[in-house]
Amino acid sequence: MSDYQIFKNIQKHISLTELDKEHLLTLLKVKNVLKKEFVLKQGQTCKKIYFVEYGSLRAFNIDDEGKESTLMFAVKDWWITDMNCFVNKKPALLSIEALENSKIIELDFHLLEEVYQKLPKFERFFRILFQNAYIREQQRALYNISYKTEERYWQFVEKYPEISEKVTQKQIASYLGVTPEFLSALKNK
Amino acid sequence: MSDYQIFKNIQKHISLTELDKEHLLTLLKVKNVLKKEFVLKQGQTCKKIYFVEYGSLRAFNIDDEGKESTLMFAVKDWWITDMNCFVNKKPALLSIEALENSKIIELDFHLLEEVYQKLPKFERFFRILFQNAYIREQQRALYNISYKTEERYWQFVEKYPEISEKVTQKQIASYLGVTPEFLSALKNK
DNA sequence: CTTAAAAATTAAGATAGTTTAAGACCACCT
DNA sequence: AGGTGGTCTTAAACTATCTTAATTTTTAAG
Repeated sequence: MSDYQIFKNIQKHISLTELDKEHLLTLLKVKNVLKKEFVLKQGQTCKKIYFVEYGSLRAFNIDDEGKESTLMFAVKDWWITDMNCFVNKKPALLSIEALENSKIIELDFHLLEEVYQKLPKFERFFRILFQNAYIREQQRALYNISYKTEERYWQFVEKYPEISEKVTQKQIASYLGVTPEFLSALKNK
Repeated sequence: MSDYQIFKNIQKHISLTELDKEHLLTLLKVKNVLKKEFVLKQGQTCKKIYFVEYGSLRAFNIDDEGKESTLMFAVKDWWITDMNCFVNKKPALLSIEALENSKIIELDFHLLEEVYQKLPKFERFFRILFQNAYIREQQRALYNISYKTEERYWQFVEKYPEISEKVTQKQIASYLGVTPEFLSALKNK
């Protein structure tokens, strides 16, 4: 029951008593989603942040011309949401779909605010979580502007080997911001 | 004395007593830097996070071939550092230089950890700060992979008009990840 | 097992972006 | 006041990436 992955994840940065865990369990919603099922759809308001117990999700945007851009993948032990939507109540730019049958845990925005009040150490936990997320995105921004696609592809494969194996090449292309045709040509030269 | 911009910045998200401010003042280091002066140099260890009281800074990387990439600009009321270096003690990928004579405030990593202990509401402040930084970078990542350079240029000008006026076109080009020649051609068509 | 749909590959012609080089302009130094 | 160096512009030749479209391969559903 309380050997959820999410507790291990939280305890990487703060410690939890059995009481904390019990309290949390009343606030979290565990959900099974099927492959191709949508957890969030572009345009909606996103009231929840998601944690992947097992399986994998993908967050992506589709623009007016139908072009798909993958913003991030989330595998086991990762958090994911459309942050601007979650925090600032903007319509979601992102859709989030399951890449395989997955077990996820939802945490509602208002319940999270409650958690911050009742268990202030969660401010610390999410401070560290967002700090790390910021570091990753800062690095990604630097790589995006300073390296060429070919280098970025190999860096991605090296950095996220499990993801590279799990997702299609088309999805990796849309994460890199190039066409699948171009990525295919890159690889096979 | 205590009408520093940094206090206004902090009070956007948490409230500060006079005592808090006094305590903080003992930990912060106010510094004047001259135009072109370096606040941080690539390769060093970066032990501090910086806040801009007035003036402007630029964080950039120079790769092996000498190509310069601007990761971010910081104007009045902004925080800036090489986060991966600051948090994880990695050698700085970034240099940070003053674009004009500026007044900045330094906060040392270890003192910040102390602040978290003594004034836990600062966990909240930095949680919100990093949360917002993450949102910005997430958006930037999406724009980088989904829009073309021309659109990104005009979005940048629209989103950061003060910065666009203050910095050179060459620096904007290096923020967008294109050559100054190409940006010049884009604008004048 | 079969078949339809999606993914991956290949290739040709178009567009986006780089490189190099030269000249104009402007700020700054002494 | 003149010289120096950085920025901006323009252009030509080159490389990276896109678009389209046809072909093959893989995947998933009945």
